Amino acid sequence: MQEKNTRRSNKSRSDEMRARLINAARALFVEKGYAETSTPEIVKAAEVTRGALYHHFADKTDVFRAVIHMEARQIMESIETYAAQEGEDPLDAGSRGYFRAMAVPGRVQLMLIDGPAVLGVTEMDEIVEVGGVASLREGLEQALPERGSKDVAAMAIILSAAFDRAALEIARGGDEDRYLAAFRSIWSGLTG
Amino acid sequence: MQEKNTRRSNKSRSDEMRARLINAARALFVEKGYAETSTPEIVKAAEVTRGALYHHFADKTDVFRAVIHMEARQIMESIETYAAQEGEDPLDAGSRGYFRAMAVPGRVQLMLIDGPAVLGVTEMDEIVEVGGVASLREGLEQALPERGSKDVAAMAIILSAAFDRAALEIARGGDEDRYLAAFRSIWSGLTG
DNA sequence: AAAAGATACATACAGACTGTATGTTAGCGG
DNA sequence: CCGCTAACATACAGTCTGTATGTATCTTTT
Repeated sequence: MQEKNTRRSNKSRSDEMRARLINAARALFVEKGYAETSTPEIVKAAEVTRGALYHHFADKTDVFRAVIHMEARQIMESIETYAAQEGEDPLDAGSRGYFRAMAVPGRVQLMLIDGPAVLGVTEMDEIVEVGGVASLREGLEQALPERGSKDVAAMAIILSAAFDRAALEIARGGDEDRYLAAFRSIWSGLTG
Repeated sequence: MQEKNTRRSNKSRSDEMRARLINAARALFVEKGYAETSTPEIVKAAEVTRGALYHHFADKTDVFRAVIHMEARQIMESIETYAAQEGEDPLDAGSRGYFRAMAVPGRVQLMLIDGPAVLGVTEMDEIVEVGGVASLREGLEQALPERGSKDVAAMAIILSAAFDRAALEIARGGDEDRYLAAFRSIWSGLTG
């Protein structure tokens, strides 16, 4: 009864506040898109004031940036949690893991549609670079040792974009197996 | 000297006004992005008032829509003007024609970055559908007659996304020949 | 060809939003 | 226990969007 629940460390206050704002913002960005979401709406959903938001974030795009970083972390976690099922082909495992990670509601909208427009392609690439095209490039380098590294890098970039688009289509209701099969065809054509 | 140059038909007035607004808007959308461009800026650049803009367009996104439609028409014209050089492989010709069309300054930003965010992927797909994935799907259907049409459609979608990304990289200064080679590898792997 | 109506704008306004400046309260180091 | 700073809250200035309303210029009808 006498818990003095107002007594908390600054760090825990900040962390919780940031989390509240980021979660509220994510939900609204997904529901209405970045442009149609206002900061008054965000703070209302988080049940705080705009002062809190502008204390923790430089501006509205900075809130979006935080949402994207969180999303990117969760995608990486999801992928490495999935890992390969026993006896599954590594390409299939990787593809399915990525599609599954991107199937979380709103993720495609945030990462593939609004992200590039709000933060720019360059920054989005930096954020997802490590888990995204990098692992694909490594796989290609192993499978195609005769190709130059520049050529492999270009191939990884366009294949990564193809994976992104497949994830988008699957999130829209497209048939995952069909896209999986398409990538298997491409891959075996390249390596076979 | 007595030309009464104020005497013009309504249609020509409208057409010229729309063109002025669309051109001014395109330049600003490319320079600053859609979100950072305001309607006061657009009408100032076009040397008219906001009344004219809101007479011809429902809202700001409708101006953007008009810019995108114009851009899509020009892309199709550019592609069919290019056609195939004598003796060039049809895939190379098609790829190069597309890359060249998308190399016009600002085009990648409008069609691949801002377009999907402002108008949505669905509407963008409808706008560019005919010239975009449709021709690619036809080519694939001819090259891979044993595949089902659903599978071919999925393949066309992801390859189209790969072409888009390649166009983006080339517009950023990437090496066109390298991406051309990558698509040749993929294509020969699929059809060979 | 003159009235009647529609079209093509221009101007004025209401509401909302962004970012900043300025307060106030609560933790924290010495 | 005291100055300092972090974590907010409140108030404000400037700008933007979309609409409502006014006016001039065609266009159509009789």
